[in-house]
Amino acid sequence: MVQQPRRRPTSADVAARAGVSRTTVSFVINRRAGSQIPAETWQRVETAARELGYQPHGAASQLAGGRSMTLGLVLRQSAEQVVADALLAETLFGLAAAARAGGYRVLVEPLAPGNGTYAHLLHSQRTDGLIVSGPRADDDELAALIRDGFPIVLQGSRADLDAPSVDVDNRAGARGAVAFLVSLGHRQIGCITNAPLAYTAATERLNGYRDALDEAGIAFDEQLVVEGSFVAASGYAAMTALLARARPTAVFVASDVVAIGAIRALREAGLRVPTDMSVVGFDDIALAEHFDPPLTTVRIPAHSLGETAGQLLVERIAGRPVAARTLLPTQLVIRESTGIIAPRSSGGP
Amino acid sequence: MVQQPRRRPTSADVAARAGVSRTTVSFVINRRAGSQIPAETWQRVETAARELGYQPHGAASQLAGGRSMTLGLVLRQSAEQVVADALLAETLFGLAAAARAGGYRVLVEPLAPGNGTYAHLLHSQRTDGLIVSGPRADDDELAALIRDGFPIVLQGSRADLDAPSVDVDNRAGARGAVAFLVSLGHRQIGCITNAPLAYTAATERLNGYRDALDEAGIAFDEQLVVEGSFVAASGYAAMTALLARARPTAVFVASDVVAIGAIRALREAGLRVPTDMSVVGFDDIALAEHFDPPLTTVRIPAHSLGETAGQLLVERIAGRPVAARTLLPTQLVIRESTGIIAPRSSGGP
DNA sequence: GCGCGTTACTAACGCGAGTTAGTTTCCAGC
DNA sequence: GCTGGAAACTAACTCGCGTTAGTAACGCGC
Repeated sequence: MVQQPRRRPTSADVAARAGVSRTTVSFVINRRAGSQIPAETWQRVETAARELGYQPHGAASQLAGGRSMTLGLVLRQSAEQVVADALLAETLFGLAAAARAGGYRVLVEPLAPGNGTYAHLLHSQRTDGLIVSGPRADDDELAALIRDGFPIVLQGSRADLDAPSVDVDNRAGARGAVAFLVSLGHRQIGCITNAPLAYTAATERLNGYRDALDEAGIAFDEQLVVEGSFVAASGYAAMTALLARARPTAVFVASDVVAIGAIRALREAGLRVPTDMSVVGFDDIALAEHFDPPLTTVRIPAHSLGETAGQLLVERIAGRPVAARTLLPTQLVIRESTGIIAPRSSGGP
Repeated sequence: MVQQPRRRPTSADVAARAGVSRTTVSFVINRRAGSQIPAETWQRVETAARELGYQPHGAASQLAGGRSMTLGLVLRQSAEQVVADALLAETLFGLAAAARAGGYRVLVEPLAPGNGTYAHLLHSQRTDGLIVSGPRADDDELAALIRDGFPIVLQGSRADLDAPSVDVDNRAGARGAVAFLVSLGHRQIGCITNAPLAYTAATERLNGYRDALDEAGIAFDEQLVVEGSFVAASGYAAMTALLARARPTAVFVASDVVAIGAIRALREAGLRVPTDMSVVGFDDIALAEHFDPPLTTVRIPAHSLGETAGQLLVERIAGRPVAARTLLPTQLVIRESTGIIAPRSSGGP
């Protein structure tokens, strides 16, 4: 007896085995509401499907039904950012969770700026909608897609585009962190950004820093601000530059990774944290807690960032209205890299 | 003049505009070799396609052609591991790069153990093949899929399965790290694993540790080995436990993240690195370089790990033979957490 | 016995592209 | 002028499923 090359069972096979038509099978498989199928027939179909190990053919149902049940995640981060972005994986998991809850899958398209297009994902119907992470200001492709009405959710911000966006409340988070430093008695507070200011998140965090200074009646001093750029090495350089031109008693570093580089520079300069200098980071990466000293930082809800983006996109695809802008709250986590202001040996008046 | 609701252009539209049949369009679009189409006709078709902004419908071509041009990445890591796995994003990018080079896309399916199935990705033809990251020993679904001949590449190891696998050469990497400690004069060398020994990577790294001891003629001492488990906190606990029962002069910690927790424990115990204790990590995460002290560790080629897995899967899908097992070399990165053995005040004979 | 409404289905079309098995045209050769 | 054959196409079938329009069977009232 020759072993038949086992073909994938199709809905026709299920129909034949259950003694019904394909239509009936389709109704049962898709749990079509309002269809009049007696429980007995329903059972027969389900049994047949199970026995044959039937799985609907994805492409076929998409072709017939019109929906791919796939979300696209477009990552516009550069390779450098990805390596530094310790929370990306967690965000991805949050997105995947939301997608699964809505019956969707996630297609990931890493696409460093200037390195290819992604409109085809939508045009070819391979995805029903996109989440664009880290949209850059010069992304015309994105603007065009949104204009054409494709379902897109931005993770990050671009106020000029008419698409729902999700982001962490960077400004409030930064403000809280700096306000905390103020509450410890610091008045000379430096700031090292997490990225070049072309990145909106960097600008927002810097704005939060300024907000807190304003509230405390401290004048903003440009000399105290230095740009970092994703990686620890940039924090090292930034802190070195900062120390060369000013002597703050505390620094707000808008990224834990950058902060760790900055602390290294402090260490090498013979300054101790927090005795000589308080440092607050941002992100609360997994290692912040175990660093020496354990880092006071602003926790980002990475998982729910991805999850929320996914939920919004699913709603948007379903045609339901969604909030134009969602800001997720951060949380200040106080550890040991911050302390009350130390008395300086080089004394006062 | 009423604006027509712009329908996606189909290959029929392109054919009409170019004055040819759909077949001809298909041949041109897919660059079918051996087809007899004069350059002039070819041009006409390409122009028409461009003018209409034609993009083949993914599902339709899959249905007709039989291939989804999509690779599935199944992540079996638990949420805890993901947060700790600083290199996951980089690996994903490597995979995506390989996929794109072969004309594929990447679908990500995060699936903590015991939390759902993934066979449907293959059965429903949504993906042409899978990369399973972190396969567990009790994964029967995986075994069944491989038995049924689906194209699968393992990232990690399970020798009992007949599927090509890619992994970092954990054993050699660990061996090199420990040999380096030996070369510094250490003979009492502890080991903290990166994960429970059910994980093959953990076992392999432990084996490498033993290899190095064997080669140096140092007896293996069970008391010097403690299990870590992905996160820094486990390293803290492990080191605390280790110090309670032995006094090594160096420790090989099979994960940077775990090592950082371990170093914290050392700090709290009043031991200095590397003066009182040398520490070698594993992975070379981005922060290892900026830690205090900068961590001597074993660098993992995360990007090429993903890339190689992708390449193998593409080859496998194409039906070409691939190596059963690919081991990627690691590299020892010597920084400042290791040093020559210190003279102990509690001296010998 | 007929009309009418349910109930429980099914036949058949269409989604958009790949592909096979032709068909037509044109020319060379005799 | 007819045959043979290559060149340049095309008609039509196929993939597997969703869905609409339609039908058959049955019950029920009159």
